[in-house]
Amino acid sequence: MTCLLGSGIPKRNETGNDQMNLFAEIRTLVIETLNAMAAEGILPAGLELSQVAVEPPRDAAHGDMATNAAMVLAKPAAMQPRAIAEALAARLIADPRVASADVAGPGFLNLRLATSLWQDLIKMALTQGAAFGRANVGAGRRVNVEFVSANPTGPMHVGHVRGAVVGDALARLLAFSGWDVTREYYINDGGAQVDVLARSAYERYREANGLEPEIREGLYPGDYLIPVGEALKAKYGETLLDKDEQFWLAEIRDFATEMMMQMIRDDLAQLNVTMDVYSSEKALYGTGQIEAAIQALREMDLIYEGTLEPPKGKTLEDWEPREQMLFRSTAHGDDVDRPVQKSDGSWTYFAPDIAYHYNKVQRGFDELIDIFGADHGGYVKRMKAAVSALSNGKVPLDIKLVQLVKLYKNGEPFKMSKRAGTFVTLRDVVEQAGADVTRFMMLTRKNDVTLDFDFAKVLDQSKDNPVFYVQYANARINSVLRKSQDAGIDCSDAALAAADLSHLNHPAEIEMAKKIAEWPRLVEIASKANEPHRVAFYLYELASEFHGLWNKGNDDTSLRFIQEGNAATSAAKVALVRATGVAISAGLAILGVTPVVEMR
RNA sequence: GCACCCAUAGCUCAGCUGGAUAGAGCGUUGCCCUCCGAAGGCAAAGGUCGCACGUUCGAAUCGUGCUGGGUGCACCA
Repeated sequence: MTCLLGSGIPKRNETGNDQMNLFAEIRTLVIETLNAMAAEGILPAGLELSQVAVEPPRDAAHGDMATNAAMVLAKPAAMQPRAIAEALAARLIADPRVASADVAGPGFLNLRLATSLWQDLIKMALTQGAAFGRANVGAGRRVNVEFVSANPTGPMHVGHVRGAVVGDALARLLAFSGWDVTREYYINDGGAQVDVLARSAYERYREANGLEPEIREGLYPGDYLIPVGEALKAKYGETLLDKDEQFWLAEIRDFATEMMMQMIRDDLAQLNVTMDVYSSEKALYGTGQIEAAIQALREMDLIYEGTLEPPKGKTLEDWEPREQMLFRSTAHGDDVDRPVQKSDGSWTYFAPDIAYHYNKVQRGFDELIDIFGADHGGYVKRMKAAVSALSNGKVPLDIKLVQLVKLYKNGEPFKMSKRAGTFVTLRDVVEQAGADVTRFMMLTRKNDVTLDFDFAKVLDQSKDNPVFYVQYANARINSVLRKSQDAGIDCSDAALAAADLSHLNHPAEIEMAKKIAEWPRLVEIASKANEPHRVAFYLYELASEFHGLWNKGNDDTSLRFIQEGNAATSAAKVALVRATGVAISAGLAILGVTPVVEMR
């Protein structure tokens, strides 16, 4: 724990209450019914029911939900699937929640639910508000999400943005799903690159003192180090000017690293990303932590002195066999064993990484997640091997690889200047597109697929732009709420939840309610897969459903939300609108995007 | 040579961890809207899910082997 620079902010979730997930509820009904049938001897006892699923059918014409129970159980029960399905259907129909149960195809059981169920769901959304959809898959267990972890040698650039957003949104998703989440940043301040930073900063320090800086090849030429030089001058005056490197390297390294980290923290704040813990690589050295981690592996007979084979097919001209300390990662699924110590006896970069993950295991996390750039895909197996070994296979490590972002402007590639020191920074992106737009766009693709980001298109106010489309839906919702308020309808959630929702009976309205009903299920699925992008896609679908309902009001005035002279009907319809808004707000909160109340 | 990621409509991408006739947006085509709840709407066409086997009631999804693209492959972090 000594490597922690910051302190963790405890994030407890007030979980425990069962959320209304209609799919889970109906599945429970199906399971209970199957058990009852077994008790009566209709089905054999002791059937494995874990494969029984209740899911939305692909085609809405098939009903609201479908279960595969009959097909899954046919073989173990040694019965015809249709016979099971029919017997199950006859019993399910007795439940007031089930309006119809039809056997279809090879043995699917299609269920249509009572309209009142969807109406109740609207009520539930209004009652739960921001907590609507909150799940308990984490059950209070602790998960550590490590992301960004950019080298502290400069400002964050566009390549870091996606990882930052994915990591933060994933953290929010998991917290919403009942996990106790720690967001963590690993500062790579232990390697040669921070020495380069120090030398670069030293030149800027000389510059601040009126001397000509010598930005030699290999140093960081960026302007962002000029303020560091000035700060060094303010602190040290001219006292370091004529000194050899050995007198100032360590001091300036620490000083510059701290300033860089301050800059990175500011950059992250621009994106609405806040870390709970910053861990330092350097703090692992000289504290025995690396040695302890290696020792732990050694005691499992996973450390040995050996010589690696040269990689085949790859021509390495300067290859020479070297004996060094190796980690037997192949014992835990890796392809080759990995060096932890160089031939001169110093640690490789991998050694502190092992120690750092050992540290996370020791801090008692139930699960670890790392967000890496796709170019680090080669480290996945060895990292998993280390965690597997050091936790006795008890702590799973999930590593998400985040692919590149390609920048465009009006369809033209937005060239990054290769000239050292000038690149598109995170700040550039946020200043042009805004944090909300940037965050949403970064989640419109699965993490392992490259993403196109067009500075012009992301600000476009049209249906083509998913950010706008979702925000526009939310703005329309708020517009309806304002107008109904003006029309004398009480729009508080409590009042709307108390409305007589039996007025909601048009198929288009029920469809809207069904889409809202998917939200709790989606949260569950997305959090189990550690995939926050699913939330963005759901929001698009939800917005699409809402816009469709709105548009139907153009032709069919009975579908307009505010019905003049009919307060009861209006209240029911506005309740549906507000419930949609509840789901949109909950989803946007997970993405870390501020809902827009009004378009202009 | 090896490992990992990707491959789905003309284009950009989803696809519920194995479900029924594989979806959306753009683009294309055809209608509608200019009495504002139209910063548009409705509808249609468009697919050997890279290929081939396999697993089983059932595969875009899981396994194996290929093909094509990307990334990475000892003492660099």
